[in-house]
Amino acid sequence: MLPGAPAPVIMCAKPGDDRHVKDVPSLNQIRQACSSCSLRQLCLPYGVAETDLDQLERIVSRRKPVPGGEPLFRQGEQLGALYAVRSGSVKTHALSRDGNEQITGFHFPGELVGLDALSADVHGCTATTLETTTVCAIPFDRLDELAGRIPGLRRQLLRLMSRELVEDEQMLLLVGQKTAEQRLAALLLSISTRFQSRGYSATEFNLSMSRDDIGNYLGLAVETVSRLFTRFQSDRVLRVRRKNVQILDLERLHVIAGVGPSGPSRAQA
Amino acid sequence: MLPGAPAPVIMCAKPGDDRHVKDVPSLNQIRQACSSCSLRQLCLPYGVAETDLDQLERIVSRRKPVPGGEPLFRQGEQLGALYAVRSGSVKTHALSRDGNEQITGFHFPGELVGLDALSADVHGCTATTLETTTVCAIPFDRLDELAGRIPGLRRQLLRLMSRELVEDEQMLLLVGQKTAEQRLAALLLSISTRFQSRGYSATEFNLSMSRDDIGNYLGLAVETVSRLFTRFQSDRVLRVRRKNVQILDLERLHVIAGVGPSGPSRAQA
DNA sequence: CTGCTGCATTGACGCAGAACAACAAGACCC
DNA sequence: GGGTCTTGTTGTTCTGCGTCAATGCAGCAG
Repeated sequence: MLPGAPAPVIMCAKPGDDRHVKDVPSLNQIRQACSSCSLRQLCLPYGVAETDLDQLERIVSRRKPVPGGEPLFRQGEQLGALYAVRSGSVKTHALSRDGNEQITGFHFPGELVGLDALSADVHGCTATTLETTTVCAIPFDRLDELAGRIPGLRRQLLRLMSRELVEDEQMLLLVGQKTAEQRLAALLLSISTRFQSRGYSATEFNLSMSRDDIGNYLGLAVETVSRLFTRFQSDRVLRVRRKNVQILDLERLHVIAGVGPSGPSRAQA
Repeated sequence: MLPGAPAPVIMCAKPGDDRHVKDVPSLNQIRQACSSCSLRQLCLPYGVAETDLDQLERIVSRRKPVPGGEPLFRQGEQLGALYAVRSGSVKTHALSRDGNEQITGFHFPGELVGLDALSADVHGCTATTLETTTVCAIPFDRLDELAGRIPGLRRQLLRLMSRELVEDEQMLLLVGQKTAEQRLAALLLSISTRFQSRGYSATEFNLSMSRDDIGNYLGLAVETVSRLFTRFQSDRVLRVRRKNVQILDLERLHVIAGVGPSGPSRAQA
């Protein structure tokens, strides 16, 4: 996932990364210090008063790194905890009754996974790591209780859920009425922006998901995705080598995503 | 979006357009008795203890009926209140920067509208009545404060948001990988189910939204929607006359929506 | 090295559904 | 009554993208 890292090495969790703790209380659950986490402005702690932060820290536990391809939780399981991605990346995907699978999102450090389980206390999707990933687990019942006492935390939880709503709605627009070209451009821009806000390069990164995943997420066939990468490359918008992507012309990518190649007034897919 | 956008400015309220917004408070804002509302199991009161209900009632106000085609709030406006539909129906729709409009949902009695504004304190979509509609307004800051004190209310608010997440994700599946036929069947079934749970007929109803709205929502051209209605009718699955729809073969509609006419293992759009 | 396996790319072809266009049916107004 | 506007239906044409199929290529085991 990191620029230039061909092997899915553990993504540097920058400061606050204390992988070498000796006094391990438990092997796979380590008390987390949100107050010193580099992701705190993106994650749950944002908006929580300094003085309340230790209460949150007390219920959050960091899990040991999970290898790629493993589930954090499965569709249908009882809701136990929400997960905050610390490093690496996660896809969430749901199987419908007729056997179709749909990827509902890709999740990067600082993002919360599992929010759709709050409606029925059962996970509505499976969360699978796309590479070696570390997460923080936040037991929901304790979070809920805490949200009653800490207004900032309650507000932030609602904000994160609402943000996911907005994102899903943008995806609906994308999948409902944009061309394949526009969809892929929009995805790349979304990833680029999210990486940038986490301190990584906006113009070069490794895609942790497969072409299959991308196609499924965007409602396209794998072959179409592949062809688009090729086209973008020959148009000098991207440089693509396997999972590694360099954005050569960010401006043009924006134009493609927003207006499309067929003129500004086309209003359909 | 960036360059050639013909100034798709966020619409602002026309002067004199807010007659039902201000006006005499006593006339258009009536204290609501959630405890006796027939929609309480669907709406915010669900899960709130009998004894706490009066606190909720104190902040909820019922507005006088809004004629069809009028906005409850507009994209870009500051978040003031959430709205619970009491009767009638509402569509929410968002204008993207490049001028595309996407309907993000249809909302029936008991459903909450405006939740996507919690992420940025600004409405991310416009809510427009599809017919004469009455709503309850719930000032968000007071609701938030109340949610801190009443665990059941907090839980229900989260549940409603999460439910909308799940719905959006199902829509993604629908729009991303189902045929036009499957999409329309799924929409009709969704409406049917929702009507039923509100005590109306599951097999005969009037669609309050136009064919245009349906097409936009499902990611289809109007013409396709129209043709599908015709086809369903000649297949004796529906009887359609303008807005009025009778479901003649609910079973078959389920089959169409779930598996599709082209065999059980097709996995495409 | 060789073969195997899983992903990615490329080509050829066909079809679902979009675009274009004309028309029908209400609804509303003068 | 007869215009005009809006909304829905139907016919025809055209195309973006899905499907099928073959090939390329990296990683891994033996």
